[in-house]
Amino acid sequence: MEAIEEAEANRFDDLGHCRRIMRELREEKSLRFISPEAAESKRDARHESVVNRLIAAVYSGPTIGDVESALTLTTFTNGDAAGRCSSRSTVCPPDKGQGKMEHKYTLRLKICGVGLADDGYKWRKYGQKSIKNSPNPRSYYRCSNPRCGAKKQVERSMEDPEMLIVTYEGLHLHCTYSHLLLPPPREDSRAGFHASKKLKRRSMAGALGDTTIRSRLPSQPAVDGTVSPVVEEEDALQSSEGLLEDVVPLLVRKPCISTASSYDRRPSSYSNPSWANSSSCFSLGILSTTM
DNA sequence: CGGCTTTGACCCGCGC
DNA sequence: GCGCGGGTCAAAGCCG
Repeated sequence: MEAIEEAEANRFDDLGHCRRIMRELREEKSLRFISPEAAESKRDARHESVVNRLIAAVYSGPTIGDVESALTLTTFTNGDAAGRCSSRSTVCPPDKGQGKMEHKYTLRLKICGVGLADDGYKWRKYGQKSIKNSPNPRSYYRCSNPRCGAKKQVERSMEDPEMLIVTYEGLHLHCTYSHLLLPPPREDSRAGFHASKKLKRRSMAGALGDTTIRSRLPSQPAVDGTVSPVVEEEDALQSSEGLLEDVVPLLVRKPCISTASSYDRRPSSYSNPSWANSSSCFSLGILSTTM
């Protein structure tokens, strides 16, 4: 009961926080357009901070309008995978005039250490395809929920093998599987079970990074020997998110792990090394857009 | 036995 | 019409 009230309180806090940041961002004219290259090169603290705040704001906000407006403010590039995604979306409008809105967006994720991020959902791989002019295959995932049409594609960037290009398509019609499947934070044994299972499967994952397989590893030092606090963020999100947050995966919702986060009070049962030092690993957020 | 990944085959849209 | 390439299907196999 208290957890629910706390989650609701966080939600309203997030809304206000989101709106404040969006106001600030409207004044941040230099961020009206961020190309992938530019974003990657923008290592200076100011832009990184603002971008991270934007993304954090997007996924804390409780309204789809907030999300969409944030996306509108952020994007829109012609970079490699993002460009492909965008151009395809332009050429092939979703649902052929049914008026149904499709959400499709591309993320570029820097692989950190041993793994990648989980986005809070459970994905099932249904295909892998080698792409022309690309040494890396593209993997196709579908949400494990049979009533959910969300899909994602994962491929490595040609320019930077450590960069993953993840294209999400469609909306989740349910809460994250983190809500449904993961054990309560204190039940470390089950978390360990999942982790060992994932680790086992990870060995089969092949060269392509698999965000599901490589996620939710047990507490494990990152490359720099630190343990990422990311899971605390995820736990926190599990308690506060709903359908609106499903628009965008968790990894984008909270890409920037701040030790000053309001979620810090949440207990942590496991650690996700993939987001260690995430502000540097998550080199660029949203590249594509809603349609 | 159920759920998952793998992988070759198939389908379909697009450009020539 | 044809070929190419991307996306999806589905059978087979693996694993707990």
